[in-house]
Amino acid sequence: MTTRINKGRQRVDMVKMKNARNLQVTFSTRLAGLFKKSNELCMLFNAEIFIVVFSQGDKGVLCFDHPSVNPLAEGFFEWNLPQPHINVHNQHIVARKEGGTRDLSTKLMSLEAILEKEKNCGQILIEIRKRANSL
Amino acid sequence: MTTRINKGRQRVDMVKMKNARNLQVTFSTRLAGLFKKSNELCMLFNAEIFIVVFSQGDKGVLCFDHPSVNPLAEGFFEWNLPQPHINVHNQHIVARKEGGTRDLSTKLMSLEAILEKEKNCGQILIEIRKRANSL
DNA sequence: AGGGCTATTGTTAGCTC
DNA sequence: CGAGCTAACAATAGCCC
Repeated sequence: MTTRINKGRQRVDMVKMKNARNLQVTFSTRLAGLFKKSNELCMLFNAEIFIVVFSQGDKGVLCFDHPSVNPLAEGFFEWNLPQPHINVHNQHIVARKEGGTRDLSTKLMSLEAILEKEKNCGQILIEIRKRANSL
Repeated sequence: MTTRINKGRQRVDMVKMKNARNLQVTFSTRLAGLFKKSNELCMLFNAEIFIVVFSQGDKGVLCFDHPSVNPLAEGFFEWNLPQPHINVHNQHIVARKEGGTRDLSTKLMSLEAILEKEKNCGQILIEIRKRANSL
């Protein structure tokens, strides 16, 4: 085929900021890549990884955690919530904790219930990424 | 030079376990790569990432955290580890033993199906992964 | 264990629909 | 915006010293 439609990744002068949409897409992609790598580490080396990502702009707490460290994660959030000196993060955490009961659909609620039951399985990795709407 | 000494990365049949040394080296390398990518995410997108890694066998907790999340991390470890031993800079904190069940429930299959359907929900993205080996 | 090397694999930025 | 595609590009497994 002679004419190629999609030219693929082009050379890029690294400093220049892309447009907002590309930035968001890239962020999501790279974060997915991070989680993928974490997952690989868990699987290949039997590690346990707990990741919290605070994205910018009030919305979007992204959490990756191995089932066996879920108690750690829960304790982490519980510990952090009442602390006054981390207000900037509290809203993220609150948003995350209340997300299942306020903003998300009923389908998601049932889904979370299922996930909650399966959390102690020990054999699965669950990765939940809540999208930031406009970031 | 005709004969090449270092053949570079060879094709590898993915299942085969390398020797212990290679495994350890690879783990360190990949973990460093994970932290590198996390750092890149922090820099490029102004995110805040907090990672806890429990490596296998009681030794080695490796922690990566963005500076702005440092209070969270410190508090987390104080909360999580009553033992006073955060001696090294972030690294090597005694890991806690987490037994956990290991059998894979058959409900996982239906769960996966549900998750698969929910993937296109648009509000949330969920990924589930099973462990490769029997842990 | 610690570097260096290299090829193969994996990631991802930008594009197009 | 999501999804797919593609090429630049980065990660890394295996080997050697």
